[in-house]
Amino acid sequence: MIKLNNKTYTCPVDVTLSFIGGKWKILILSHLNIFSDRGFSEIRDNLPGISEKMLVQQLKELERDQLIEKKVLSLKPYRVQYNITPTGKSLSPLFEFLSEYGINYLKEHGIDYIKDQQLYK
Amino acid sequence: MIKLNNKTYTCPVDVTLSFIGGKWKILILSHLNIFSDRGFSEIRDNLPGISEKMLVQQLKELERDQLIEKKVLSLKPYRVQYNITPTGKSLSPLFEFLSEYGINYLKEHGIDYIKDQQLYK
DNA sequence: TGCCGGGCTTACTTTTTGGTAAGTTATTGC
DNA sequence: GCAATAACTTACCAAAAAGTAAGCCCGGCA
Repeated sequence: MIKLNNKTYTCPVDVTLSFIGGKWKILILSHLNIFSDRGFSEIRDNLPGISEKMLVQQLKELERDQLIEKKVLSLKPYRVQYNITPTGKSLSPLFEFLSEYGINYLKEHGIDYIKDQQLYK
Repeated sequence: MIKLNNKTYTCPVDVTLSFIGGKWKILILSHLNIFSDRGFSEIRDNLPGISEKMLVQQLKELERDQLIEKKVLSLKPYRVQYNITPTGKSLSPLFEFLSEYGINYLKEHGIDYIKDQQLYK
């Protein structure tokens, strides 16, 4: 058992998963890995099925863990921009592996996945 | 949204994660990736913190998804052997990436992770 | 003036996941 | 004969993750 910031992890894999676990984080990162300077709704509209609550939550955690960064463009009409950080980008082999494995699996099960605006490699 | 076996997935990544998501599957696969012909208790004793209920559950799902296979050695005293399948082995780049990323992160935070019987690369 | 879009917040509920602990069958070992 | 071990099963419970739905502030636009 590994202890870090008063949390316990069974192993290093567990540590990594604490950043990118959950249903949406990898999807958000994949998106920001391809597109830069994204607004909240742009991200939302590219993740079919996500709720705004979830998106906000995940974005906050990703920002806290420094995988993405948020720039506030203006306050009066509140406008923001999200971008992936170098740390976030360092995970891209992972996204690619997961995606290709999934595409391959789908192919073997008769589903030909066509990219949704190149969202997922 | 992708539909397969009356489940829905937001994307191929989601599909892949459905096999290896959860707290223990990657750890079990990592273990079986290194050790072969493992009995139930051997696996259990190498996963600090796992409950038997969880282990049984995860092993069943991994078997169902054909990432591992179970051989029944004898029935009267019930004895089994678990092994990783080629499909399971094909995920090993993933395990290695996740583990190395975690080890690296820990190092940057002053924790020098020492391998537990080479369990995790 | 009233509605729409952007970027959220809040409260509440449901679903999923994980944990505890006891019980089961059967064999081996002292 | 008794305890220990292997490989589970079962029931019950708590916590975490995710979903639903409504509301809020602000500015632009017709």
